[in-house]
Amino acid sequence: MDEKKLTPKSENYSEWYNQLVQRAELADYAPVRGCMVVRPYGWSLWENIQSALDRRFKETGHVNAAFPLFIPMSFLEKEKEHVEGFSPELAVVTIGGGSELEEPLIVRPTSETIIGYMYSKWIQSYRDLPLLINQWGNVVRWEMRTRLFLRTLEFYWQEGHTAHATAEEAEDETLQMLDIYTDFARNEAAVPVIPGRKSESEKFAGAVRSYTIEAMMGDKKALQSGTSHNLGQNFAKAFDIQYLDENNTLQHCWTTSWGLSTRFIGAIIMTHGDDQGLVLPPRLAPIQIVIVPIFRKDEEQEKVMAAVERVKGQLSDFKVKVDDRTEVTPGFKFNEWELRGVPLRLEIGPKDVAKNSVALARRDIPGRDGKSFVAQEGIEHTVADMLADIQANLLAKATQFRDENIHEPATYDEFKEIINNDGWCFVWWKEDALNEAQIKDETRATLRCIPMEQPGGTGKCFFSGEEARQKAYFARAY
RNA sequence: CGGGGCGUGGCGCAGUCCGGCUAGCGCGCUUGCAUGGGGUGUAAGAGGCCCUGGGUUCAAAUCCCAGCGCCCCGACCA
Repeated sequence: MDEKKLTPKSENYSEWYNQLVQRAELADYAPVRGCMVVRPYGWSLWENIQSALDRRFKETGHVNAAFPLFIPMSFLEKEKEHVEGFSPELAVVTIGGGSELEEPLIVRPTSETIIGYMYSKWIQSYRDLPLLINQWGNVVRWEMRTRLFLRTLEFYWQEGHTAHATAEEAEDETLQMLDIYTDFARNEAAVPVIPGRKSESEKFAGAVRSYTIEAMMGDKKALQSGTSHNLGQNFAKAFDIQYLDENNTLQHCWTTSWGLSTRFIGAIIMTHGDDQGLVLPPRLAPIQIVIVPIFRKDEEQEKVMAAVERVKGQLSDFKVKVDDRTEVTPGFKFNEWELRGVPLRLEIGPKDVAKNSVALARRDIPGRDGKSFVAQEGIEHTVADMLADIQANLLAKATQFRDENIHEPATYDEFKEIINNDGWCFVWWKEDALNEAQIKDETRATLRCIPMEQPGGTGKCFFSGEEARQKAYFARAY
């Protein structure tokens, strides 16, 4: 880790990713295998993700609450598919306070069961519906192979859990939250995700239907970046979540759940990052602008720092950091803040003091091309425009990259070729779990989603040759 | 769970095959001086149960046995 430069993406993508996460001080390995410490810079990014999402949740009528970490083992067993899906990856507590527990507790892998249990107590009438609760928390899934942010034993996320009177309302909620994730990803994180439906075999254990936002990473692998599930009445029946309707008839509720995790930080890293390091979208960046003062002599320092303070004052609407360390050179700071993905760098030196100017360097355009010299006067407007431009440019670049790497093979042979080299396949698909399993087996590509946006009409399934009414994305995934 | 790699100052490694002097190197860290518009130079310092346990030997970082841990690649997953 003493090398100055990161391993280039093209040389070893996962090495690039690991080095970047650690050197940008987003996260570090914990003493327990598969666990991570989210460092202050990474957590600050997560906090910005949280507030962008939380605002959207609140705007659509959701409220936050907190449910316990421990769940009685028996709860999980009440929903058949759910327990089958999660059993292999549970952490189980059998001893508490020094003595064996009567019933083992599981550390929540997700909270449908315990929230379902509580909902059954809280919901009695149609007047109690809909119930729209979100929780920010952590969960534990005992994964075989782990990677910082992308898959760790413990991760942080939000999980929304709602209960509704009708199937239609539940489906509307599920789709609404998918839209919120899509909007968040595109407009806050500049990650051009594709919203769609999961196939039967890829859906959440216990769901009727699962929806997902899928993103293409810099190595063209897909990353499921958020999910929204229509749980039908599965959990309502397992946990007796019932209400009396207007006609005094007892009905089971229709429930949903939806989640987005710290994995999304991985999506941001692998969507925008380059060989210099992290590139953060301005709207989520913990530091939007870093100011690097440049001077040699004491009298220069005084004048430069005065200008720095003045300019900083003009930028009070932004998240600004002044890097006033004297023990490292400006060049060192340039590289360090680029590694850490700060969208905009502002340099102020003696020449700028003389000319009332500053040097601006934008992170999304490396080298000289991204540098410009602008007046100190009105800098707040210059900077606002440039940050907006960076935000837009990141989305445009990522969208272009994604689209360039989506292909539409007509045959399975072409499909295999593309999966091996060039990214994603967008194909006519006649849903069939066995065929899907065979494709996965032979190519390691999975059905990422059946997108909401469809061309319409029908086509010939690339695999079975049967008539298909929809197109689907296939790709190798994280 | 299969395959591979690796445990030596904070970090990255050399030394291990073929046992032997005071365990080296780079980075980082501390202090001084110079430097400062793209990873500064220089000088002096600080810092080691060589993963753990056992064995072989006059002598073990090095050989043998056992264990633990981490990382990477696959099967499974937000």
